[in-house]
Amino acid sequence: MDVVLLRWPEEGERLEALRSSRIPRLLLVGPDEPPPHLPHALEDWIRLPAADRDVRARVAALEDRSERTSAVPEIDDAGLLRFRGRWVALSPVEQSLAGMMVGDYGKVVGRDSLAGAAWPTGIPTRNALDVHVLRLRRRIAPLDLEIRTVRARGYLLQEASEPVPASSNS
Amino acid sequence: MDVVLLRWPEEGERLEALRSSRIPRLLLVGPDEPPPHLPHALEDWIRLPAADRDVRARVAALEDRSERTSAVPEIDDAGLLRFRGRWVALSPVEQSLAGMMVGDYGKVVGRDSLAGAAWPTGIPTRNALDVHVLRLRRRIAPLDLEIRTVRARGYLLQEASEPVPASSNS
DNA sequence: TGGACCAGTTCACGGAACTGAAACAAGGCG
DNA sequence: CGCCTTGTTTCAGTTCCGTGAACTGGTCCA
Repeated sequence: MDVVLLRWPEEGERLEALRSSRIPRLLLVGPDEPPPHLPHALEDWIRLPAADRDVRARVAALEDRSERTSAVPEIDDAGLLRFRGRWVALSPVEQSLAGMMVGDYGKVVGRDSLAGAAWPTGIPTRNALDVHVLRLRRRIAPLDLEIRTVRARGYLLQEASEPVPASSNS
Repeated sequence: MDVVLLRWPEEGERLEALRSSRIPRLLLVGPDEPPPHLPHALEDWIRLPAADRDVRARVAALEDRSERTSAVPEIDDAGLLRFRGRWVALSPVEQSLAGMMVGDYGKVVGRDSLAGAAWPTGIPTRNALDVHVLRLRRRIAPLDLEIRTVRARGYLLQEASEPVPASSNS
């Protein structure tokens, strides 16, 4: 993920826009501006004028941090789906489905694999899987995860393309 | 948690020592030194000479980050539950429950574990645990702690997602 | 082109299981 | 007595999960 450089405070609105994305950013603060208050881990700032190597060092650090926080979701021992510090509880069926999809995160998982994981003795209704996928979709939305349909092949779990309007949890 | 200021690279060994602790630190880098590579979230650096307000801003940011990443509640010798400078007194049963949850802070604790801790000889009624969890919830709310239910699995103690309107204590 | 068909989405419903919350009673202790 | 702690009962509310059904949009073929 590339780091965005922007001038502060001139490009304040641009910063706001970036905050809703997961793009790390480095603020170039003019010589007489007050230092900004940046609570976010993917933000940093540097006072101008600044040496090139200093800017590069901070950019590299941001890239590094961004690398390490772009983790894959995981299901902990209690059955909670965790992603980027937030979590949701899953029902047993959802846990089976999510477990399969997390194992193949970013890849297509066949409907039969999912059905086999959730109902080893056979799927109750044709519709059952779809309904549970729907419920799972809604449950994981607050984590900015989404399930994409690949027609006639299966489902794919990935990071949401457009982040969901916040709801509190953590 | 106070931030430690140290000169880089002169105080390199001191930095190593601090890294094994959870104390945040700010490196003051001499005018001709190369910028350090600091992957850690509780570390930052600034190029000398630096304006006072810039140093203070970075110190404040580190304190902030440290607050949010490393605060864990604890039960002291007197049985008080402490969290971020505030505290509440607990009744004996609540102390058992809270003790178990603090030990697994942020993780799910099974109902049976909790019941075993509070009533080693056997839980009086199915509902007893629920009621005490309810009372414990209300008691710890002023500390901005909350107990989340994980259906059919147990309870999870964490920082409140939406802080409670303040009430004085300390 | 039209229409049958299929895959998938979404909603609503009901029973079962689980949890929250209030209210009450009893006991301990200063 | 007044206050806190604890156990108990009871009722309301929520969640889970299978089910049926309506609806949408794409595919395929005569």
